[in-house]
Amino acid sequence: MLIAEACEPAFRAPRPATVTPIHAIQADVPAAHRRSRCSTCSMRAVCMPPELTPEQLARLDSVIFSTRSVKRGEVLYRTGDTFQSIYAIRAGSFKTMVMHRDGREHVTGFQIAGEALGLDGVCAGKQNCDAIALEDSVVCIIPFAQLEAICREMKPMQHHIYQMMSSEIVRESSQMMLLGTMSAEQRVATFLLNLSKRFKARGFSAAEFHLRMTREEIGCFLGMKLETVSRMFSKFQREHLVNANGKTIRIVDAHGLAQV
Amino acid sequence: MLIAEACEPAFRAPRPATVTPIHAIQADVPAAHRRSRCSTCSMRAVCMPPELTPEQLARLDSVIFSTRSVKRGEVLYRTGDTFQSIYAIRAGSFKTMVMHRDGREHVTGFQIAGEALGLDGVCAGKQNCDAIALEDSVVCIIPFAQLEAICREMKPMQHHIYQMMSSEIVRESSQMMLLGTMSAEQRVATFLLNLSKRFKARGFSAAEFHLRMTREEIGCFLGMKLETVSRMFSKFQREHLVNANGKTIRIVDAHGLAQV
DNA sequence: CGGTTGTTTGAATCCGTTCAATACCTGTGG
DNA sequence: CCACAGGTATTGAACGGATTCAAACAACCG
Repeated sequence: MLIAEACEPAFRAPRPATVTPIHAIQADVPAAHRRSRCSTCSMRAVCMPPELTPEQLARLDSVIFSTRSVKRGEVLYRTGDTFQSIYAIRAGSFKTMVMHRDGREHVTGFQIAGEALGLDGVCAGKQNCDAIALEDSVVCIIPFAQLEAICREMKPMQHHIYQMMSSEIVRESSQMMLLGTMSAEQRVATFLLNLSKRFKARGFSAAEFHLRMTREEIGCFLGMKLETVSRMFSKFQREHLVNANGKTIRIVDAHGLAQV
Repeated sequence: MLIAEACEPAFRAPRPATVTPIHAIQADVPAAHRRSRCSTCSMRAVCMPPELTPEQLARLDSVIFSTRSVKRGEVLYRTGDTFQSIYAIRAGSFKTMVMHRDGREHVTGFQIAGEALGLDGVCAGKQNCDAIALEDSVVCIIPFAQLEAICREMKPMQHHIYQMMSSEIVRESSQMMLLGTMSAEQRVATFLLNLSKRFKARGFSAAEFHLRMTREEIGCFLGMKLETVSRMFSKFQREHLVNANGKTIRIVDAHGLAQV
């Protein structure tokens, strides 16, 4: 379950027919390492190259066979943990954060169902950030060494992984541009529109959604204080661009928001 | 000629004995597509996995055989160009920049000899930024489709490319942290120390070096105005941390600089 | 239901920007 | 070789957007 998110053209799969609600996934099986199958996963179209044969899918199933549940607030992995696997979010959402030696924290991204986690661990052989669940979530565990072996056999899969990593580079470039050049107002607008687009791509409403993160986490992602985030929400409300009460967001005027 | 830069542990090769000055490289051969060899490249230790056999190196030479000269200020590739190759900088240096639709520009990175360019193009099949030479430079041209084929054959090479891409993700994470949480003073200090480290790793002085970019480009990379960059240089000068006159930088007190 | 955590809003402050003036290089042509 | 031009760098003063501090309020959870 892998996805090339930031990078639209790579995201060539049609949206999934239905997204299985988290509680419907093997709810009565114990927490970790439950059986799963790519070949029957409802999210496959979101995160696998479309041109795989049934045999290739079976080969994938032989490697990606376990999942893990992570409760809200729990850590999936921590900076410094030995890198062995990457993760695909099957349900729920996460934040990734890095910490400077002086204790300063920064949120490097929010990931939702269908997106990947842990790609930054390949480089040093250990995780480079903390991944924390924003709500009760389920991830597929993909042992990286075995994924590499598969990529040597299957050209489409190989290319897909390169695309995923490249997409992450592109996503971060955009975020750097946001942090480096935009006003607080523009950052918050961009953030909301980006979330909206990602929800839409997964078959959810682009106009109304629920934020799983706090104002503080948003601020930490956008390089501003939580009070400023709050003020911007209020401002957008006054200008009839967004309807924000608490964590429920309704985008009233997406076009206007884009032109902020 | 490929390197995993941001990510120290992957950077396991010893530093190259000597770095060939740019003018010594085939200076009398016409500008583009000159013969080159990884197997004899003085920078190989910096950018290739160390465990390659002579046969594997020969295989590489069959794919990475052309170089290109880019004069100062010239464009190596532009946003939207069809992606076919990645590039390894053999001599010189570059900046990469992205542009927002409203015309706002942001420098996403500076790359020096031994570092890679173009990894962000894999995702969409076209370049995602402009790469512009900061001085007269030479790059190795690495056709990506053929590199992928090699990676399916050679496990160390495959892993090395994954590491390179992962390193770029990690580098950008650090830059996001810088842009999101640091004061102007800290950003400039971090920038100088990072450059210093990279020069050192290539066998140049860590204490004294020449900036190839303007204050404006530095500012655009660090998310501040050129005047602020200049003020910070002056400040460090007053505090006897750095000696900056024009583009020549001498780091006087690296430890002090790190604690800013 | 009470306590905790998260959110909103206001007022004062501060860091970095903006605007402006001056000085400094670097390369080019007379 | 020198003078000159254009880009580059430095520095000051005023301004403004975001932060800080503070207080009140809302939402959530055990």
